[in-house]
Amino acid sequence: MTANEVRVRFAPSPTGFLHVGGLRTALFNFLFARNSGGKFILRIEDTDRARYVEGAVDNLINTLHWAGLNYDEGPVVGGNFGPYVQSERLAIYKKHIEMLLEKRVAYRCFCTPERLEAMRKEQERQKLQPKYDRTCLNLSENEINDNVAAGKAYVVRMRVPDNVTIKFSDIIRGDVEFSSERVDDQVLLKSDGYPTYHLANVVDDHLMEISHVIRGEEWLSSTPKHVLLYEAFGWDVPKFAHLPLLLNPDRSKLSKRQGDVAVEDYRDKGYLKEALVNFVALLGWNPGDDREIFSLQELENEFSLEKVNKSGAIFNVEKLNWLNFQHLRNKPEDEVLGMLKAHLASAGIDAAQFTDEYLIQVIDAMRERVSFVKDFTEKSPYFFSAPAAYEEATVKKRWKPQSAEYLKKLAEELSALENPSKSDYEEALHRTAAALGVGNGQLIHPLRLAVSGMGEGPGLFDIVNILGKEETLRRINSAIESIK
RNA sequence: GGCGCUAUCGUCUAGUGGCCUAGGACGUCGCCCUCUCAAGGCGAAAACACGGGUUCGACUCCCGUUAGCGCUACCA
Repeated sequence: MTANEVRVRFAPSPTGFLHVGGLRTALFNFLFARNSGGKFILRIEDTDRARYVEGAVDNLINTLHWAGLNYDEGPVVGGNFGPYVQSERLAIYKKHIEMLLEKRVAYRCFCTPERLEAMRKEQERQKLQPKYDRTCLNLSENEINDNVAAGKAYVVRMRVPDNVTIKFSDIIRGDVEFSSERVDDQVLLKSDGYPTYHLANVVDDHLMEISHVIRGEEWLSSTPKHVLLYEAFGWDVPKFAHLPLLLNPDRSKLSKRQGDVAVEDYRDKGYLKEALVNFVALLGWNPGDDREIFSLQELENEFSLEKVNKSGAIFNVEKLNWLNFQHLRNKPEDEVLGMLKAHLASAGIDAAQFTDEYLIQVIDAMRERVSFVKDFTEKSPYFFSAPAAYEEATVKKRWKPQSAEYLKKLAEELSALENPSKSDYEEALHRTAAALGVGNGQLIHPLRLAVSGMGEGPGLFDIVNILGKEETLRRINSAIESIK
């Protein structure tokens, strides 16, 4: 391994979409690389032909880019250690399997899946640990050659040493040890010529000079197999860091059917990449102080594996929502404007009918009331079209028998205004109320209902000012006619 | 079942033997502000799983129990 250069990889298998747990694993790798001036590598682990999903690799790459986790080496961008897709590295694995066979630390196994299945069932029945019984370890050289010559299908298994203790140190969990007695003679090369995860992973991590293996805790139990393999090859063992798992609300491993797990599900629901990244970073890591809001850049500066904790974390959507609110609020106006226009288009609203100036006023008015861009149309549809209906509960609460009459009077006052400002509207309303001899509320609430169709939202005079005099008058008249 | 990992408010977490009357954040509740809803401010309820040690002193160290999770495939 060269010098002390940090090289880490995210190694997903393309079985569908990027899982939020995968996003966090990728993020931690990315942050660690950036923080230590190292390289972040993407490697595709597509050694299971049965699980291959068309388009999954592109999807994975797109999603990673969406999140801002650009890799230094990997598919498409290339690098000096390619190819970065395991199905394109079959010859490499074959060569390394030959090495292991030669050293007699691996052996061919001709047992059929049916026999193995029966064996496991029997072991289970006897309450024994399911483990390959090494039938094929005892085959003679001649028997093996005959079988191969006869074209019998075989796998290659690792010959796990008897009765040794396998120790390794994990950056997050400290020293861990396993007895080799508990380690199965793992299949390394499948009968279809593809390597299993264990072989491909170790060979590639070595060849790609990976310095730190940062992955989910579900891999902790198979790490002894990997350590054994490194030793069998005579290679240095990389440093390991096994991340705590992301959990469902019931504390099981985060999975589909208990909510959304695909990053794109969240993207499509309107979550900002900044919020999702911030949220997922805080699941299992924190800087040790009270800060909650982080940009990717800040995370890069602050991240360290030493501060990653050991226990699983529940994916709690409410905090994510809050973070989305925070990040949306912190976004520059023109960026929100762009997102709002895109949202209007996808909501079937012609954005061209509104000037940028108008939309920016809407954004200013709604900023503190929206967590998602879609909230602009859901919480304040009245900025985009006149109310088609009036909230029943609000009518009941705010519309009095005299309201129509009051609003008529207010309309007269308003129409006399010339090029009114926000405070002009306010003063006009106060004048009208005084003339009528009623409190301002007698006009404010019905007016809000008239212009917005609902009972809540930004300050009334902000709404009226944004809508403009003509539109406000039109809406007052409609309300007088429609609300009984 | 076996092996491994883990264990602080409902949730995310701070805490590395005395600073802890256990801090922050989300959420919840109350008050203030107020034309409504938010935002904001103030405040409240809310946790060291249990039992043994070690120590002058344990949330912090050790052991055990319990619980949860992970792994236990020719899947990753």
